[in-house]
Amino acid sequence: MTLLQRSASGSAPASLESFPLKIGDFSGFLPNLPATCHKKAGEQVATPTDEARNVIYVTAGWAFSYRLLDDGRRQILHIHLPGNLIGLSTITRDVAAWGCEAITEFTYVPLCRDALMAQAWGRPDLALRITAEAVRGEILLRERLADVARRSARERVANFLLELYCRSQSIQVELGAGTRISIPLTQDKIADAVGLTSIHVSRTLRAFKAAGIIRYQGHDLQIVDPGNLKRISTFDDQYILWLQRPNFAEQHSGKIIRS
Amino acid sequence: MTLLQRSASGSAPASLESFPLKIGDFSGFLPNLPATCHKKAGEQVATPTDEARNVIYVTAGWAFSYRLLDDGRRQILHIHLPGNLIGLSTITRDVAAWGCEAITEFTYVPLCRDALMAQAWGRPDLALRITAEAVRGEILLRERLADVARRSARERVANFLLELYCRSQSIQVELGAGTRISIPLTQDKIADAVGLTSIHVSRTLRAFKAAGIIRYQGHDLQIVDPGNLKRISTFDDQYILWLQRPNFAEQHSGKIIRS
DNA sequence: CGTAGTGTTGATCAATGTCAAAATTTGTGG
DNA sequence: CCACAAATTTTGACATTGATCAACACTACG
Repeated sequence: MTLLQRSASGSAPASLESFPLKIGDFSGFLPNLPATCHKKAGEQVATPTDEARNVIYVTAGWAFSYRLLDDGRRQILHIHLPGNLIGLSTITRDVAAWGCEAITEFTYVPLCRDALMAQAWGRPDLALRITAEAVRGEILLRERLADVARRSARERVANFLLELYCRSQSIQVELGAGTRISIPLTQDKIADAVGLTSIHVSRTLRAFKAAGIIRYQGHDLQIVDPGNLKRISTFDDQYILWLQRPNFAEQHSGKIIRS
Repeated sequence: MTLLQRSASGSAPASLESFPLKIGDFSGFLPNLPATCHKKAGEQVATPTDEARNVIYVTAGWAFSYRLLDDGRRQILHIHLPGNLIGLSTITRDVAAWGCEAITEFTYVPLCRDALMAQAWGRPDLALRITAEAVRGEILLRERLADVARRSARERVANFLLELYCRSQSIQVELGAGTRISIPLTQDKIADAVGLTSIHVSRTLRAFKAAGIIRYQGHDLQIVDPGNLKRISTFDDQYILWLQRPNFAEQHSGKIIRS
């Protein structure tokens, strides 16, 4: 796999072929995975009080990272799916007191930050891959911010469901076929992600169900009327596409890196 | 300046001294600044419809980047100050339709994305610096998200003022002394940044003024009672510190990069 | 001066939060 | 497989925050 080639002298590769800027999968960089760790659903992967933090590479299961406010309020910042990198912010000094909790049975590889940085130092491909992942985090946050700050509860919930739906589709993990996925989140957590009360989330989902837009039993989400849900959410098609296939190689056709 | 040395063979530098992971200042990487561009207050630096985008290095003045929603609503994503890098998200395929507008007289260096990437390819120091800047963007967004999603109007506005105050302090730009800075933002823009109505921002600021917490005439903000403002905002001291001096070198004392 | 942009004020309204209790689901040990 | 406990979801009544609308005041700048 060309990704693993060490660029000999620090010069840019001849073409993009040798550096597809695909985000969301670092397994190519971790040929011999270090010891995998494991948490049960609900356990903390990292707590807001942790001093030293590792960067975490998700190999299986879901987790979320959150920011705790003084008064106990919680804001969920990211939902992490397999292939994601958690805690890149520790590369610099990280200020926010944030934590990470397993949503499902959760498997991951903790990567020592210093070692990761040392590796990246000698491997521009890895360095840029990390940057791409950091940027991806920012794009997701940007959308969430616009969502929470400027959209109604209906729109937010619709958006959130679609986002998760699309993201989980793009990842090599068993999630059921068709328009049906398992969303192992309590409404409480959905609320903390979109900035609402769990009570209001309940009402909103209920309304969607009543309108025949979704079916949502247990943690099984079925999007019955995707068109309608998209209309409600005012979801950007481009964005959907990107969420489903975050591989930039095709789009830029060789323009990302060129000497 | 050691930062400019090309790491000879892709190996990590011996100590942090040769790689202070200081964010927010790229001038060291741009010894011979390419042509500087210039916009007047209110002009667009980038529009949501732009196809090809440059990464923008801010040399003087303020700007903000925003996300426009379908229905005309606007969410301000970042306030950019001198030393910041705008548009890193274009490193990957950028999906969101966002734009950037000059707040004041605004001077910047447009950096061709491909060229920047090509440079970073051969220079791990630059690559990591870019990553640090991307991460910094994420941290700011994270705080804003928690703010908008979970805090009251009072808290948000207080937070916003303090954040800008701290950020502008850390930057080499003339902003007046003491607890007085110039915030060249209309209340309209403050509103779009913190997810409120300009009317409500007006009321909130008015209340702060009435309580003797701030003075705010024209665009001149004077924090009369910082303690009180901090109490209202529930601002994290760590975060304040970080905003004022985002230089990570000291904190990590040589631990960031080590082979 | 006059005009456009910005800020202020008050009245009213709608969306969402809060509280409390009941209904339902999930998980667990026997 | 059951019974029970705990967690989650749902419902209704009510409170509150911040939005909306509309008018007016102020400011800045040509």
